[in-house]
Amino acid sequence: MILQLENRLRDALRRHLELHYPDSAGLVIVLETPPRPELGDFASPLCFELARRVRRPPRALAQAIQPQFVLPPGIARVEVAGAGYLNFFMDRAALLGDLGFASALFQPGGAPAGDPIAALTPFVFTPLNARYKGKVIVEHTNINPNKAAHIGHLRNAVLGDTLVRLLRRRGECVEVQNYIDNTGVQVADVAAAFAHRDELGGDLPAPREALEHARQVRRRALAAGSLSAWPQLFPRTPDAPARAAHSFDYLCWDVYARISQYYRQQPAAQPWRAAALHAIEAGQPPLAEEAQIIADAVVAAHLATMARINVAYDMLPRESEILHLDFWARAFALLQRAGAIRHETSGKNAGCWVMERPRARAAPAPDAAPGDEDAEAAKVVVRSDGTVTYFGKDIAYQLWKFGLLGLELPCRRFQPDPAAPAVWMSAPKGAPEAPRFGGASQVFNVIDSRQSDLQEMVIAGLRALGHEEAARHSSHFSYEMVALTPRCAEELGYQLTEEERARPHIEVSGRKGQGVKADDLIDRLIADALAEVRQRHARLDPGAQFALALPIAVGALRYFLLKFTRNTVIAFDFKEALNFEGETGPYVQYAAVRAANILRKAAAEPEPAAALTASCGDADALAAFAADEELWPLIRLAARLDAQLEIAMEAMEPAHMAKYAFALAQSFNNFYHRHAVLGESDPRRRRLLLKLTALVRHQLAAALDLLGIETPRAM
RNA sequence: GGGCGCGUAGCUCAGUUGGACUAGAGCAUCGGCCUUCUAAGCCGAGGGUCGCAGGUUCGAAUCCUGCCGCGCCUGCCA
Repeated sequence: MILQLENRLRDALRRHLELHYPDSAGLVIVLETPPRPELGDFASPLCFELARRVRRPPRALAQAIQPQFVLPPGIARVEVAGAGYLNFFMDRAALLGDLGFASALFQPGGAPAGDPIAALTPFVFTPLNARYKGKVIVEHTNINPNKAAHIGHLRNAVLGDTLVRLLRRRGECVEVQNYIDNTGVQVADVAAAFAHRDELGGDLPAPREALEHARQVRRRALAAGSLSAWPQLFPRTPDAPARAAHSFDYLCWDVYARISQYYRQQPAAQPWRAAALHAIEAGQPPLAEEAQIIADAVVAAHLATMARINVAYDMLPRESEILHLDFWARAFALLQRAGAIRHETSGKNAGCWVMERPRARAAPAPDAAPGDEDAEAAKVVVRSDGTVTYFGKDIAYQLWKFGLLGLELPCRRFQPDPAAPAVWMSAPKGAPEAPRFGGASQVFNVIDSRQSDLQEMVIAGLRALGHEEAARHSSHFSYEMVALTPRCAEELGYQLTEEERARPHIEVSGRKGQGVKADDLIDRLIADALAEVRQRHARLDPGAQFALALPIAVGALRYFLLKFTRNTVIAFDFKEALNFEGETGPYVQYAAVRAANILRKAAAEPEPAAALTASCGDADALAAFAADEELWPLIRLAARLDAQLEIAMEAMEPAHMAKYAFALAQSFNNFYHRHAVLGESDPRRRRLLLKLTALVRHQLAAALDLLGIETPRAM
């Protein structure tokens, strides 16, 4: 709503400048929100920039423009302020009219017996235009399928999922992919650990049985369609919401830490890894089969974890298919033919295929050892033993995402949890009904900033192959890692040195089994939320209490991960992550619930029908309402959702949307304490206050939905 | 050594892409507000040389240069 108005205003300003100031060509017209409401609804500092070009004082320019400017529809007046600002005031009554303030609170037929919120007259907003021509692929999560997900993976998944939601809201056609590295070292290590379980020591919990359990899990997952007969894989009950702590991914967490430690202590065992990798690549039984069992079972666990926090995927491309269906072979041929890679015959990388870095780096350090120059200058694509690196596979994958490989990725259903929707997973032989994946015109890779070097190289690879267009439409959606505060690390039992204790954060190590497991954190959040719900809703049955606690826990978690801007390292701390007060998800949810409560109460009044399904206001009532300076900032902020979405997309920063949701909740809470909506004696004003409450509830719920957060029915 | 990022209130962070008096939130601290549409809330107070030094500009937390401190990357791991 506001976005269209802003665009009209920008166009009008641009036309004015073109007409009167030829020197203004190319000037970007910035619109901002003035610091105080009495200064108007939009401010443009364009006269400051214009002043430089035409060499006249900014204020004089503003005063010259002000009387001549032809106001676009929706803008009531323009004023000159400060040293040369142009401040614009909306036609408030017109905005209220466009927002539907004159229409009835409830649709004809009135509030039903069920949820009255569903019977509210909907607000109609202009749909936003997609920016990209074709399909947009977002790749996120991408967890090694060899152990349970941890807090860092949650940041990735929540950021990626929120990006998807923002894109979809703007009308983009989005395909969500979660890449599964099922043939890498990490899976090989766990497979090797199971194979050598006797040497590893006896206190690992029943690996033999666990592997058998995993085998069952996998069989079920792959046999989608006949699932209902099976017990649920990861049972959840109101009082024990936790996924069983002995689930397979948790076991693998310990197994992986164990074998990593064993490798450090017994270097003689290192060949296990190479043997496992080789067996997986060659498809040799039994290790190759066991590795796939492990990987698929852990993927099933990851999907279950992510489903808990409202994260879902369209498809899971597996590395095994990238390799076995000749994706890599095709990419390698293309790279060779284009001369993008070369075979090293000497130096550090002798025997490898390498790719040159896009820009020649500065001369190596004077103290650098001979050969370091090569390391700086080139990246290995194929090792001297002929195996392809992660980097090489990534190039192949990226080419396929853009449809530049000329190969299709066959898929079949994968559905470990009958309650969750099926997801497509790549397979050697696909199902005929599988949709065609890949072939996007825009790609976002959600990967933490530690991999920016690699991502730059992948994009350079596209360029080297002549795919300039694809390179320009490849985005590394980068973010900083999640680390632990030293205090939190010690709380989890890590021994820290004095030096480490003074650090801002401690990086976690999966190999050492460090880190906060995602499900543990979610369980703690649910337990805390449940305690709060019990205090307030003691008479509800446990199932209903859980139904309230779950979205609150998820809201707290997702908001916590989204409120930091992407390039801020999150130093994780339980105290902050488990907080439900202040700038948190539950704060925003609480405001939305309060608004809904007012509306429910209004619907339940003895004689609502006539009043609540009647028109909310004539022109006079609307004008009087619009002139209320105390209400206007809330109305304006609530109407701004689409403009805020655009700001968030412009900066590719989901945190901006989170901040907006919080600001709106804050503004509404303030309103809530100042105005007793249901106690308003003037019936016309009361109806409009109810309408405003409905608008705010709608926008809060919409903003939360963009963040992947549900609005609970009560709090 | 090089690349990327960060340094803003006691703590954790925003700061609309160079602008408006008085640099904003949350947490923590202190003081008020529940017979009222739920206090997971509201109102108020204290607390800042925006790392340091120069520069550009009518105007700088924001841009440039140089320092200082911190993190990540710089693997024939992924």
